[in-house]
Amino acid sequence: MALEIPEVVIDRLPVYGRALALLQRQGREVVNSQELGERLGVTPAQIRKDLSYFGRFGKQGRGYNVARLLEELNQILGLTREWAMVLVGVGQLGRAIIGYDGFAPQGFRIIAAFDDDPNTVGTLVNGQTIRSVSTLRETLEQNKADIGIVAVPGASAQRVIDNLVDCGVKAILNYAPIAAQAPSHVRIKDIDPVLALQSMTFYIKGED
Amino acid sequence: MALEIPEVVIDRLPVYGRALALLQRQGREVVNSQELGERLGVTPAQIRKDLSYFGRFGKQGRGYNVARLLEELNQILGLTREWAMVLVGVGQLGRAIIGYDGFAPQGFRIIAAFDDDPNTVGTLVNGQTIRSVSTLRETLEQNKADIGIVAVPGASAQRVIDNLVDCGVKAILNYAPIAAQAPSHVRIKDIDPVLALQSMTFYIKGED
DNA sequence: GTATGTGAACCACTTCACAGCA
DNA sequence: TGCTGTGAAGTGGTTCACATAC
Repeated sequence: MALEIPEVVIDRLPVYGRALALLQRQGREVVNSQELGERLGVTPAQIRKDLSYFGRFGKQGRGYNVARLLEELNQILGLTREWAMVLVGVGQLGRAIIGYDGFAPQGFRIIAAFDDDPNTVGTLVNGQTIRSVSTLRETLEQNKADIGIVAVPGASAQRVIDNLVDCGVKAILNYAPIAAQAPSHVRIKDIDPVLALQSMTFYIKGED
Repeated sequence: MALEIPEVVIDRLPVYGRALALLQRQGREVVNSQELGERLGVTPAQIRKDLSYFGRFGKQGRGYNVARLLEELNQILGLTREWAMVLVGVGQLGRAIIGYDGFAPQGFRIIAAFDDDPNTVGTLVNGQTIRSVSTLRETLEQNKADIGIVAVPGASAQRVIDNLVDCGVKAILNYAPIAAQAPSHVRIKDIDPVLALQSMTFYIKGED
């Protein structure tokens, strides 16, 4: 049953999970695809179809048990364990990433941070002692990391990514403004606010 | 010709533009869809098809003039002018956004920044005097902003977004971890690194 | 000869609509 | 009765393949 699930579906599951977690905090026990869809701007059929790839989690005439469905989604996505991440690049962006308090509650932990600026290496940032990039390999040999976060300038990003891949990370979150390449066994997601802005301008440029 | 262009196509144009800008800096004058595709991990046919929505920019047997195509894309996307942005939320993330040096070179300028913490209001961050959120309306009446950037906690994000929409912004870049809603005449893009991580774990959870 | 531009074919995702179950 | 789960239908996007232009 596993390997024909569209990637868009996988991308939506965390969105569902986030909404369910909110409902749970609000004390809701049951939700139907209609209401969940309204909250997320997604059609109810979409939600039901997406979930049907993985099992039957609802009850006809009633809807979904919030806690149960959330638990199932966490299981499906692999969110029941901790994930170890390393950060490369401790400039202003990197510092914000280290300080971001949204990772830890979801089980994503930054276990080490690297930079190549001698003035930064050795300093303490939010409880992390910054290491030299040249020690990346040995550090990761001692403590495996699942995910690499790249927050270096575009010009050095691909090199850093290759390096991380070599050191065995299985996924990369890339903040550098390049279309990064990675071998197919390594997942990669680019986050670039400028690209987001540059596509929105197409739609708003004619207005007022 | 305009209104049947798929949104995915619009989302890819800035990616093409970014690659072309790099080629231009490297002194390249011509590129074909084959090479551009390899650099971006996109099929050549995809690129040609995407561009064909807007005109014929290439020369058979030769390829595309880098400078010309870049100029055309900038025109199409509305990137030949400056865009005024306001930031709401000057916590750690907001500070990183103010300090980010990737916006200005692309014509995106933060003209004002707001927070509701009395200890933050009035302080100077990267040359920006932080204003009270309560002055959002009057500030935007004096200086129109095209785009709002939201970097507040999830719990207040939708309220801030509604506020920005009321004040006439035409697009919103939302960093808060919610599925934000906006009226259809306002473009909105969510940026959430946690969602990106949570979908990648699906693929890497079975490994090693 | 070489690479674009583009209908046509293909494929993937979304939505429909309803049978089936609570 | 109400809402899920799901084949089938529909829609939208991608890739093919070749006529066309340089």
